[in-house]
Amino acid sequence: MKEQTTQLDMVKLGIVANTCACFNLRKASRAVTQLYDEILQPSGLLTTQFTLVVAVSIAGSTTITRLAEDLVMDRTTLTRNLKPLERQGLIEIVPGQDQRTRVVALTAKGREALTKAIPLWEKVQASVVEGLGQNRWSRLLSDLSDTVLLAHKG
Amino acid sequence: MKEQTTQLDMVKLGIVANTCACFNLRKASRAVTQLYDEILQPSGLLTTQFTLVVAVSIAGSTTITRLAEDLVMDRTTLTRNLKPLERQGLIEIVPGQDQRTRVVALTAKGREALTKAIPLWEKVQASVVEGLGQNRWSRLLSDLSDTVLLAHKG
DNA sequence: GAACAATAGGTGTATATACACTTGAGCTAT
DNA sequence: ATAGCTCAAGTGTATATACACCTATTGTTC
Repeated sequence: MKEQTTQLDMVKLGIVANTCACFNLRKASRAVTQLYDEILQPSGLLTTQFTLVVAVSIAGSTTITRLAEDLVMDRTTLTRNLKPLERQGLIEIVPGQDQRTRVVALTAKGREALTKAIPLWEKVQASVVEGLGQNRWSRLLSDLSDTVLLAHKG
Repeated sequence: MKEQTTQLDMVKLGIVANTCACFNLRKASRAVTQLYDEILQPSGLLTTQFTLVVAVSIAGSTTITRLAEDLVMDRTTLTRNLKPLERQGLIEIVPGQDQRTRVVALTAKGREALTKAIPLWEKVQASVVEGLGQNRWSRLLSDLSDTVLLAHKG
């Protein structure tokens, strides 16, 4: 009986490692990001940058704060993440009518990069969907979406 | 017909944003990490650090490279992530028998921090499991696990 | 046993992420 | 009109992540 507490801890630790939502999501993110980055490499865009350009493209002209909310990303993180894209000339950031805001928009060069990257994205995305199977993949997407809602509200 | 390509692109962009495995996994990771960090805060550990301490604890004494493989994490990332834990005295890193290796192990202080953090983890983890429902949560875990295998091999 | 390959690890650099704090512009109530 | 509040954004700092490159130790081959 004297080893009871230690044993209990070890059981719990195994449960943590095997079931922790944060750990397992981050692990999957790492693995998938590496795969996507590898395939997107010829486009010159990292996957995070690719998805940012896509988000800017869809939003049209939008402010930092609104874009950050769309992306479930801290506003200051977005500010930092936009910097490399601005430096490469893929997006431009100009003051908005409300002088407090700054408006982000895609440039012609950004549109070009996107055109080059999309077929690569389709390839790697298809490989993941095929690997899991369409049904399971759709289910995973929907589960992830609900997880975001759950975590983001409380 | 002259707007055809532009329209096609916009459709595709919506598909990318709504279905990209990398984007949606990272988004969920951000949301969940923020939630877990918030609840774990009284422990003094970030969730990433908590899971690292758990991994070291389970592995017993292990090398950097082996631990990195377990975590599906770049070896150099792990080296960097261990630094704050070593500085706080939660782990210790000593040379192994093979002089090329360095062996990572939990300290008494690390065990203490873990003991304080585990009940907090159980609370936030339970809220996620309850929110999604046990069945859906188990399914999501298994889908994530297969996604890691899929992405990590090719 | 010496030359070479393989292995374990660290550093330099760059990006991703977020919290605390600050600045400056717009809004509101009196 | 102005004092005070709110809102948008940036900076300082710290951690998380990974690639390219380097160093040192171990193993292998002749």
